[in-house]
This record gives sequence, structure tokens and C-alpha cells, in this order.
Amino acid sequence: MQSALEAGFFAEGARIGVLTVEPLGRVLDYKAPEGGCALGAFLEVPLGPRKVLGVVWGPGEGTFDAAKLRAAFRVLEAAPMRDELRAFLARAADYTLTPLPAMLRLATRAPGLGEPPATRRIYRLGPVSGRMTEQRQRVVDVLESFGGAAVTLVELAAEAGVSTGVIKGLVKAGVVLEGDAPRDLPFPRLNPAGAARLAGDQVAAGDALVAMVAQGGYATTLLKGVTGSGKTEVYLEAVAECLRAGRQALVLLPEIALTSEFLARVEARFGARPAEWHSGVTMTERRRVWRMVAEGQADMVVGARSALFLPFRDLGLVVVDEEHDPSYKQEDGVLYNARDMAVLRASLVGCPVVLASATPSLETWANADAGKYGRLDLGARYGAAELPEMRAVDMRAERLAANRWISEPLAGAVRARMALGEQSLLFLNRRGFAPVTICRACGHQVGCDDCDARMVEHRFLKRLVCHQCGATKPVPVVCPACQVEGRMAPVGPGVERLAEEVAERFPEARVAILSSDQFGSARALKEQIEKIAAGEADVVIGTQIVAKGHNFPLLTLVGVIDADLGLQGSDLRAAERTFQLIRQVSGRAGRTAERRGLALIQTHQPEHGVIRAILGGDEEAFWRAEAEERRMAGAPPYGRMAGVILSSPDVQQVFDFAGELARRDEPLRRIGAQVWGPAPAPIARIRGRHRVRLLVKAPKGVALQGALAEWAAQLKLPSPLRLAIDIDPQSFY
DNA sequence: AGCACGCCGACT
DNA sequence: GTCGGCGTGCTC
Repeated sequence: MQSALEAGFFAEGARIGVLTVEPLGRVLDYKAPEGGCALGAFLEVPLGPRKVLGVVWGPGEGTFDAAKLRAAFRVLEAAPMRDELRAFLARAADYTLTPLPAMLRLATRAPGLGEPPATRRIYRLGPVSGRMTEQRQRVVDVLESFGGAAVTLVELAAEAGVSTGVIKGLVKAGVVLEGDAPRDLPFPRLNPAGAARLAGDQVAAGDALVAMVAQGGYATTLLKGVTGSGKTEVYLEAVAECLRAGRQALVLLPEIALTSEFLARVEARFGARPAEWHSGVTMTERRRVWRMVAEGQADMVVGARSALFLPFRDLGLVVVDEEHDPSYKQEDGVLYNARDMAVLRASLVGCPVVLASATPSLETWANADAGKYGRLDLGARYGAAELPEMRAVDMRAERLAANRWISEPLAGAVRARMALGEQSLLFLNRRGFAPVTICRACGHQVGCDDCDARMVEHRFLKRLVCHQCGATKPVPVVCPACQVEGRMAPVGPGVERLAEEVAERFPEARVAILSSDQFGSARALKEQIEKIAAGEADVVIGTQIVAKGHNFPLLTLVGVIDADLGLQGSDLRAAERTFQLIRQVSGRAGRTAERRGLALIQTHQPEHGVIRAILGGDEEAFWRAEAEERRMAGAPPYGRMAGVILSSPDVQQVFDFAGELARRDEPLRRIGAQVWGPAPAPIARIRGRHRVRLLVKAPKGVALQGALAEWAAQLKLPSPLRLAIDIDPQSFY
């Protein structure tokens, strides 16, 4: 009988199966390197003329000619990947029909993985003796104030206000000691001891989550609470319990702009900042986070969806905040939904997941309704602040002039708030100045040359921008279709155009625009958010980024400029999205104790079920109705869906291939699934590639992935054509 | 992904 | 005659 150690270890020269990050689609056999290697070890292996990164996935398959086997070069200095993470990658690859190496790449996106842990020179105080000058004394004082903690040369010189030469002199004199320390420092321990500041129904919810974490094991809980009800405080108590148990916690946020506010709250509760993981984090910090998470030297990680692939040593809790947020769905490269993958990883680790939202996705609501997930409700807002009063403005009765978008009732309400020194938010989910540029002579709409998306005018850039590929071009003076000059006109509202109207109608107002493309960086966006929160604007004009949990204490009025935008169209989730967005945006208003907010919702369909549910505040009624419609349609979550996107520079080729694939639907029919299409994909052309989509609808509970794989494998892909499968697609238009 | 091999057009 | 286009195939 083998011991646990022997079972997970391969002696030098033993045949091992290695998964590399190269898109080979299968595990390759190698000989274990000098000194042997553990199961899960990170290796550098030869592949053709190159050295590539791989992970020991298991014993070798044995079919490859032993004489041709090459030996792995070396074991990298990183903790071996745990069984749990390997299992997660394999399951996630199966679920999303993604090649396993692509999945592995997500889990190895850390710089310097192959290098030994870097060190840096550090300086600390030695025995004080010898000649002391004023400058030398300052260095000693600084080191004393650090109380024995080590600092780098540059930091010390800056802090003491001396040149590095002074410090070097002290080193020579033996007063300052020089040493090497690992470059990647552990994260400060978070202290869970502080008392929770929970009130009302937060207490019971907090207790329930704490009990769940204490018990351990997999369970998913929907934590539902209106904006301002204190969801964060509640799940931070679950984090506290996880920390007390000495395990690691992961909190996913949908938006980088939200992290700094959140980090401050974590620091207030636990006395230190957690590790951060998202696209804005520097390479050096990434390397540190990845290593420290693996070594158990980071108690908590706050991050974007990719943080799910970090090599936690002992994951004890996952929180997905704003779980309904569409940005959890990765839409390019590996197509996965971070919320679903979070549940998968937690189930494999055996730890609880908390899905937090004021406006859960229908999938999550239905899972809770069916008893698959637990559910905790935070009804009342924390403190005295209430939900805003909500009213519809019937735009049919408003008779607005062309190019005007603000109704009289809304304008009046804005003026009233300005008189009180309070803020108003005008919400319009359209970036840019005007969504369409049209020729008044022939009706031609200016589109992108590389995509088929219409181009959006941005006054700010003085150009037309493609929101799909980012291409820009000047606003044409002559119509590209009919050559008539001077008839090109912007049509429809965008946030920039709305800003013009606001400037005209409220000349004395200080206006701030909050739109993702107004800012070059997350930092600039954050600064703008802070300015608004500090009261440096009277009217805020925003796209959906305002709906993501920022806290503006002076904001007491929300005007939804066009509530109908999300209701039309064939998108399965249109009603749900509109509902969530309006609820969330309305939740921005009146979060303070003194002021009750007002939300005015401009619509042409005040009798529409979604608008009525929002106004009536009866969320459960909305979800029940929406769930019933989906059930009747066999749509998710009561049925399964997958999108197949085929793309090629040659239109005819894609359509022909897609048509042929659609005809050979036998593997799908066997599981009761149906194919729809081919149809032009949501964006019919991206960067010169024509895109065609097939939509597969299947009953719930069938082996969809297997059938899809078998179906797609029937035809060999002709050269430039590419195929991508999107399980549980989110966007439909 | 890279990188080589290989089979057809315009150049010294 | 060859340089080089990128389509095809291989990597333990």
C-alpha cells in the first residue's frame, strides 16, 4: 500500500502526463525531471525547439514511444497546483467546451512564475555607535520609528531626506545592517476580532452566514438586499468567520472602479487591506498576490472574475457581489460566467458561496425558489433611509421638441434639488453624443468599416467611434452613400448630448458625466466618482456604470431618461436587465437618513409589466411573471441554450458551413435539442471577420456539452474559419 | 501558440 | 532559376 506522499510523487525519469499552456488539446508525456516531481508541480518542459510552462497532470498515458520521451527541464519554484484547482480547471473546461490548456492559461497568468522568488536589499537598525552627523541621526530616527521593520534603500533615503550615500556610510560603520529579504512580502494578517456593527435583519442574516462558514462544506446562498441595506457588512461577517477559521476568502466584484471603496471598508473592519487582483494591478503586485495566495500568506482576495483561477491554499468562502452583473460573463477568449464558475469551484473545494445582489439574476432567483440555493433577505435599509419614491413620466403626454429628452416634471424636480443643494442623476444607458449618424437626404446610416455596428458620434473626441472594435473616423460632411453634402445629422440621445441639453436648461448647474469612455483609466474614473460623492456636481449624467454600487450621499433624485431602451428587442434578458438597472439606479437616490429620494422614470409604456413592477416595488411578482414566461418558452433557467459563432473573412464560406452544420443536427436531435439559424451574429462583422450564429435550445438536464462537441466535430473546419461555442449565452443582439 | 515544411507566383 | 506568399501539420 502506498503512502499519500508516494501516491502524489513521481521519481526522476518516471513517465508523467504534463498539461502545457500550449493549445494542444491534450496532455503530453514526459520523463520526470531530475529529483522527481510532485503531482500538480509546475514544470518547464521542452516542446519542439521551445521551453514551455506545464503542470504535472497525472501519470503518463503510456502510448507514446518511450524512446522519444523527453525529460522535463526543471520543477519551478511554486507550490504544486492542488487537486481541487486541477479538478476545477478540468470541469470548467468541460462545461464551457474550452480546451484545457486555455483554462490552464487563466490559472497561470502571473508574471515571474518560472523564476525563483526574487529578493531585495533591505536595511535595519544595528547597534548605534561611532560618529553621528545630523543626517546620520535622521536615518537612525527613521529606522527607530519603524521599530525594527526593514525598509529598502530608496524608501529609507526618501523618508530620512538624505542621499543613499549617507546610508551606505552607516552600513560601513555597522550602524545600519544590510540584508536580503524576499521581494514578495506576505500580506498583513486581517484581524477578524472587531465587533460587527450589524442591526435589524442584518443580525440574523450575518449569523446564518457565519454558521454556514463555521460548518464548512459547500452551500450556495442568495443574499438579497436592496441598495443600502448593508449586504456588504453582512457578508464581511462571513469573511470574518472564515478568517477566524484560518482559511482564505475570495470576494468577486464586477467592476474595478468599485474596489477602492470596498478596500477601504475591509480595512475599516479588519484593520488591513486584502490582496487585490484585476486588470489594473501591476505586474510586480500580481506576482506577489499569486505567490502569497498559493502560500496561504494572503487571507483575503478582492478581485475581478479572473481571481477565481488563483491557486488558493485553503479557500474557505467565495462571495460574488452584484451577482446579476452582466460583466461576470466573459465575452471574448474563454467564454465563461464567473458567477457559475464560482459556484463550481466552491462545490469542488467544499466551501460556501454567497451570491449578493439587490436585484438577483432570474437564474439565481429561480435556484433559490427551487430550494437549490438558500436565501437571506435584508428588507429594510440600514438606518432610516428608505427606497426612493418612484413615479413614471408618461412621455406620450410630454410632446418634447426634437432633440430634447428631459420632460417638464423631471426638469422641475432637478431645479428643486438644485435649490436645496442636492444632487440629481440623469441615467441614460447610451454612451457618446448620438447613437446614429444619418443622412437626411438618403437615409444612410454611418457604419463601421470593419464591423457592421453603427458608429456613435463622440463630440468629446470630435469623431465617430465603433463601440464594438474601437475604430474611429471623422464625422463625414458628404454622405458616403449619396454624396450629398451637409445633410449628415446626429439622431437619438447619448450621454454627451444629454449633457448639452442640461447645460442649456440649467446653465448654473455643475455637470459631471460618468461614462466609461470619458476616462482613460480606472483612476480617472475613480477620481470623478470621489468628486461627485464630495458634492462637486449638481447634475450627474451617467451610463450603466452608475448602477454599480457607488455611494453618493447628496444624491436624492434619479431621472431615468429612456426606460424603454431595454424593453424592446428580442433579448431573452431584456426585461430582467431593465428591471435590475432601474431598481439599482433608483437605489442611488436617498441613501442618507435625512432625505428620501425620488426616482422619475420616463417611458412611453407606463402600462408595461416591467415598468409597473418597478413602480409598484413588487419584485417577487416581477420574478414570478418573468419565470413563468421563461418556463413556457423553455428558456433558461428552465431550458439550456448555447450559441455557436462561426467566423471567417469570407461571408459565403461562413454561411455555407453554418448551413451544413445546421442540417447535420442528428447528434442534437438525439438529446431533444433544436438548432436555430444560421443568422448573422449579434455583431455580424468584427475586425473584418463575418460572423454567423447558430442557436441551440435544449431541454434542461440533458448532456448538452457532449452533444455539442459531437455535433461540431462532424465537420472539419476549413482553414480561415473559426468556431466558438458559447454555453449559456448572455447577449442576443 | 510558434515553427517548419511545402507547393505555386513575380523578381534578380 | 529562386525568394517568399501563407495553408497545413506537429510538438511528448
